[in-house]
Amino acid sequence: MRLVIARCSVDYAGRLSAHLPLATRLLMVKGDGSLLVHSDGGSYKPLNWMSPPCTLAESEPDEEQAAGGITQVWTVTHKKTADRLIVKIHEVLHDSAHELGIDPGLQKDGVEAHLQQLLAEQIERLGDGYTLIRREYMTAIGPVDILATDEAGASVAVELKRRGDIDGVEQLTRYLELMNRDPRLAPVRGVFAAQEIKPQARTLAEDRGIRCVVLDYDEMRGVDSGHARLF
Amino acid sequence: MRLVIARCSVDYAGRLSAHLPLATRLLMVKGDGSLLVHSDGGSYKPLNWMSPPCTLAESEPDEEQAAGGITQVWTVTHKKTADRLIVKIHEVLHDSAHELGIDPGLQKDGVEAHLQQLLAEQIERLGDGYTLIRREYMTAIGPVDILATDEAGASVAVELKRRGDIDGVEQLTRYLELMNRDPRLAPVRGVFAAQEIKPQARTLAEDRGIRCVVLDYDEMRGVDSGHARLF
DNA sequence: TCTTTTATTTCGGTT
DNA sequence: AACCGAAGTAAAAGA
Repeated sequence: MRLVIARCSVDYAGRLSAHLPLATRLLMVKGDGSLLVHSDGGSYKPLNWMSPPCTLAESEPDEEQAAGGITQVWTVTHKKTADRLIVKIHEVLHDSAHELGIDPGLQKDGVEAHLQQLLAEQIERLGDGYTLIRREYMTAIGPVDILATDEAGASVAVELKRRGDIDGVEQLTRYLELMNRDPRLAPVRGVFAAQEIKPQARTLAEDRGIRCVVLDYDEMRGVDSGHARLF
Repeated sequence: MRLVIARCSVDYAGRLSAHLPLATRLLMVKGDGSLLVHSDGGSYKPLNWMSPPCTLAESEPDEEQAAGGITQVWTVTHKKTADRLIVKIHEVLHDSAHELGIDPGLQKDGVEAHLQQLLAEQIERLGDGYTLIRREYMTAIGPVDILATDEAGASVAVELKRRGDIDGVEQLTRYLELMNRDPRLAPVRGVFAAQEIKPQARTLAEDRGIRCVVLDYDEMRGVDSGHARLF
């Protein structure tokens, strides 16, 4: 990511045409070549931008532009549409580049993690007499989301998903196979818990003796009183 | 505007619906205290953000957090909704501040401006014998979008909108009232022209003797051949 | 086929 | 009237 603070004017031609008069702004060039033009206020939305896939070309100003105080011209062209963003730079006040790497940023992880936290707090949703042993119980092939015991004290491994798909059942199956080889744990039964369970996944799970539990996320959130609510 | 590149994780307090795992990101602190968290890819939309009005507080990590590698904690609190964004910073790779000043803002030469231009060129869409007098005809309370004369030579004030709402009818009514006091112009009739006119607006307009005209933007564009098209 | 993302959207709610 | 952000949207893109 490259960050440039510059006095510039910007023109956009595409779905509509728009113009930004000369002012000092932040130009954010992302790794994929996309460009965001931000001011020091307003909303999270840039003043103007070009979405990927696009290419940025830097060029020298022509004589007329140079006479007008323009020191460089950026032309950002969209690869599929004819959209174009033209940045006329008068003065560069800051210019730095940074390696950020790819972002794991998934909102899904948030919901899944929250579901895990909620189910750990409300483990009785799996059945009366259930007790939480541990979240993220580590095995040789990865962490089991939740390990619990049922009313008889037998181990139960819980695989948690937002959307219960076949992949999740396979994953849980692998954990169960491994854990059932450990005499300190065996016998371990499986519970496949999700907000929504696909019919194919349910069929496969039940065929393997894995119980399916559909979780009501909103209801679980409503019950949750572990910490002060903001709303 | 302050720009920080940091390895950080981000959480909403209360609802974990948006958790961002540890990664290197751009933290953009705008002059109004609002915060934008950007990754090096994706859309123009930040991964997460807090809109103004809000305040940013920097604090030291507690012992547990420090043991986990957190060097500082930013808490961004919304002033009205109690929304909270918590940024746990592990490592700061860049930190710079810049004075940008206020931005003059985006000039959209979008649909409304284009509609005005097109209607000026195709003024006969209002009726046979219509003649354009002037675009942006200035009055004491602001410019009338289009001033024309009808087949009988009487003045017609046109208010142009993309979406014809009640506000637009009120605006035109004020113009008409003012212009009809001017003996050089009076009598002036009104035309409310828009791509789409809401029923309430139409009712109000017709009740006041203002004619409503729905414009077909695409059709008008098709006729237009004044300059090269992008699509 | 189905799921996720974007839109320089469109809309309503709020200064 | 302007601004902002969500979206019983919608359409395109991606997997």
